Amino acid sequence: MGKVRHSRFDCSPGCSVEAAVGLIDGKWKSVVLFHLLSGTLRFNEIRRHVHNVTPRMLTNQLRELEADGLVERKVYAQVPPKVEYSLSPLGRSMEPILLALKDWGDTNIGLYGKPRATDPREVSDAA
Amino acid sequence: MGKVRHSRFDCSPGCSVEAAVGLIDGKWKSVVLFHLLSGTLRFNEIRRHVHNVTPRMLTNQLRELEADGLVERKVYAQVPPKVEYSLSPLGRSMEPILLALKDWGDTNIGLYGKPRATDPREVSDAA
DNA sequence: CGGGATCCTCTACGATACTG
DNA sequence: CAGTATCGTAGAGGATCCCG
Repeated sequence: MGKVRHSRFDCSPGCSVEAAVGLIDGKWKSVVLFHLLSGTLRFNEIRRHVHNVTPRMLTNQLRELEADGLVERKVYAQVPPKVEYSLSPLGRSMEPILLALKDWGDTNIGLYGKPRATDPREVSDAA
Repeated sequence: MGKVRHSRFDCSPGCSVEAAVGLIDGKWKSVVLFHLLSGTLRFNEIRRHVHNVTPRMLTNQLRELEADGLVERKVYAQVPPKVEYSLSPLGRSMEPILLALKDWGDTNIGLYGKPRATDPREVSDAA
């Protein structure tokens, strides 16, 4: 999301919605969070799960998730390095959202393709 | 979200999640959808609800929502113009997601502030 | 293994002005 | 009222190389 850090909290009820979305609107964030629902993962494990994400971006997204308090990062002082990522309680609290998203996606996309097939140029002159 | 149009559907289970997020990741989309949950709204009504959105952006977001099949646009051939926006059945099917988002936001942000100071430029004009 | 540093591109977002 | 047209910007996202 370029500018999509939904960070304005001066709006009406939609505010909460925007704020919540703002935490998962990174290109890979939702997927990362979703995979972390299953348990702790190491950096390269996430990489393999997500597919096509570059190290830089994954680090970036993980750092933001960490800064948002959704993900916890545990570094083992070893060599070779070992870093584990897991959901914080706050991150775990997003499970309903993640599941709702997956549920919707499974129903509306997995079955018959993505919705973005409609024609924008549609004028209803009824009534 | 610069590049956050999550449009790749070639990933594993996270795929559905990403796809669903991709439909609401526009800066104003989630808020617009949320407000449309309450019923049909006219262009400037949405503008007033959302606050701070420019006509251009609102049009843009509405057009994408329409193209994604989430929102329906009804134009009345009158003068002055009258255009009504409402949720399509598909859009309505996102209600659980929207509510989950709002619920999370209300709980985790409304109470004790946002989890992270995302935006440097705070509320300057609304004060 | 798990990143950091650099450089670059692209486009979502925004300000402003105008119109049928 | 409900947009459209232009122009400009930031910064999210990406490619590549390197490091402890």
